[in-house]
Amino acid sequence: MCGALRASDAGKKAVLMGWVNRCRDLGNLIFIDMRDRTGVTQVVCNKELNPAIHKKAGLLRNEYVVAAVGKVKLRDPNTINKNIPTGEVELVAEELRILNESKQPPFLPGETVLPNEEMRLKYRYIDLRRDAMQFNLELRHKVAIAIRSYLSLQGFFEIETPFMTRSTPEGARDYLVPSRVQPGSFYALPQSPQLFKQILMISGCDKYFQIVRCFRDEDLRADRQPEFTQIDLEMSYPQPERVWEVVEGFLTAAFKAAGHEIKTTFPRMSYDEAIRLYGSDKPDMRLPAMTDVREVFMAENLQTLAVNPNLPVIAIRIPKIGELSRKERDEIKPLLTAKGGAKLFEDFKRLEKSFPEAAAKIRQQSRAEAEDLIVVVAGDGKPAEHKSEGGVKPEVKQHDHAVYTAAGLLRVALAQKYAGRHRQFEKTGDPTKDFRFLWVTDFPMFEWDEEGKRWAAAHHPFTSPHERDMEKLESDPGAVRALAYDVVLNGTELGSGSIRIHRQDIQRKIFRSLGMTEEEARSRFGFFLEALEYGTPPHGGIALGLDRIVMILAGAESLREVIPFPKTARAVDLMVDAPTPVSEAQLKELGIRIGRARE
RNA sequence: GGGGACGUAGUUCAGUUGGUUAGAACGCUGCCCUGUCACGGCAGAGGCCGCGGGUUCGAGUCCCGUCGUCCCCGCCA
Repeated sequence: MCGALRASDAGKKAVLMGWVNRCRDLGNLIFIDMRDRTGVTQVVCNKELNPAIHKKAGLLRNEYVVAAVGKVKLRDPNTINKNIPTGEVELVAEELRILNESKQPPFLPGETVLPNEEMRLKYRYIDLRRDAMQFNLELRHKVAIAIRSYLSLQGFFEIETPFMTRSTPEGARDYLVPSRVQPGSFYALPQSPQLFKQILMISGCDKYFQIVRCFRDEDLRADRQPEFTQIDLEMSYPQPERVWEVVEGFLTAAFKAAGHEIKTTFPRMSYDEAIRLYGSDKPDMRLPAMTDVREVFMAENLQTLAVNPNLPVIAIRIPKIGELSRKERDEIKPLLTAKGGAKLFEDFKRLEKSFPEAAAKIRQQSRAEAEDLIVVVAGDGKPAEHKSEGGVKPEVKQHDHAVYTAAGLLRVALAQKYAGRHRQFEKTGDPTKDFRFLWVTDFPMFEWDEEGKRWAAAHHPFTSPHERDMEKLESDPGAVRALAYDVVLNGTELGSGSIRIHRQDIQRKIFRSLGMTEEEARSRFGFFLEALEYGTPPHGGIALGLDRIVMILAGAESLREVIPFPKTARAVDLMVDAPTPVSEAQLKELGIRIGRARE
């Protein structure tokens, strides 16, 4: 292979096949850099030694596919290239064959500047020749293998579940597949194998896992693709801790495969704590927590500042940013996503002038050092609107929540904006600092859906509530905690799981809490409710995003860097040009008529 | 659904206040060159300035629309 030859191979005969990465034609001497996925080797063609070969080498162009046969030669000490692993040797060509020519490619894999993404996606086969992409593909392979073998050794079976399944209107939008045999009926591609894996538990499969594609028809982001890969697993009779242990085990194996020794067990934090301390259910632990500094102000002070005294006052601290200029302080303001009347005091200096004592206490309580940036977020002084929902909705808590999460978003936005200064996001080489894992536990069972004016499942409707909260299901749904947990890494949600409901009566109760009538529940999930009646063992599991894990390991900013054939933000594949309209005949066969195009 | 950035040679970009023939680097073509490795030197080709409309004596530049890519909010049980 092109990356394999070393000084120890000197004198041997070798055959190289690969692409022409670059040619250097010095006249009577031509150097060819040959490339394959393993690396680059220099091939020499000397006119004096072999005029025929030299002549052929002159015909080579970038990205031609060639075979070169010759002797491996140690380079003269002064011509060694320290930049490449094969730099001590070169291949003296005795035979050269052009296996295939290439049109001039729109861009060259060996080039240092990248073309824009549209170009890279359209000519993905050329983009994937780049060593960075080859590295990511290999990384992904290694990580997947490590996880498979770890879980297999732990007694998990990888079991496949259908891609063509049943549409369930809960959750994300489904991708639909029309049925030809049953015109007017549709399969749905799975958003996750959730019900199948639970039924596998009912089937006695005990420990199941699958590295499996999932599909969600929702708007995309840098870290969201319409089809993505989950490491999905489920087991019978576990406590949450048992699931966490398995996840920590395979993540350790995966990170080891990528060259990082991480430490378990991961720290744990309840959802409430995460919101209060980080304003997020996926805290980035590389940055310090926020502090509620409400008490440092006198009631009059809060009034002067037009701040609601009943809401938290949050100090955000970002370390080592240094002094901000006037202009920079102005730039901060738009970063605050106004939520529930959250209000921002970006100018901590001014606060120090008007309320020196309070400011000093804030510094002390948030353990700020001289170079740290402090920003204070508070609730607006205007009396909170009370949109009463029959006394069920916990109004006050909702408003607290809004201030916390607004502060949390600002915290992350500030940290990103000034990442170049505080350098907390840069890799140190120490895995305990570079990879801050966290379990977030005890999620709320329900979320209030403002649009639909109803309670919705925060995780999914098969999640088991805490035993102690069972009686609040009807009286106070907002206070019910679920046996649900997320694994978070550096502020990214890697995976989400729960202990499931295994009793049919409780499952019915949950559907009822979600405002589903008996008939609705039966028509959507009847098969599952029935299965629950035939001796269902307690069970639970989790699913992690493989793409996101590999993305973080690759240090990439987008999932597209670790997916060979990804889609654009509008869910288009630019290489194959999908989706496309289909022929009238195809539609007719499926019994589908396309309505007027959307306005 | 909403907000923002970008779109000029094969590629990455520059293009002043609206003013003559739209530039650079890499790549490409040809010639020269025996130790280069992002080789070097000389010469050359290459443009629907995303698309459509408008303002103007005159538009790459200003305005409106549209298409595409990217980022964010909503959304993603």
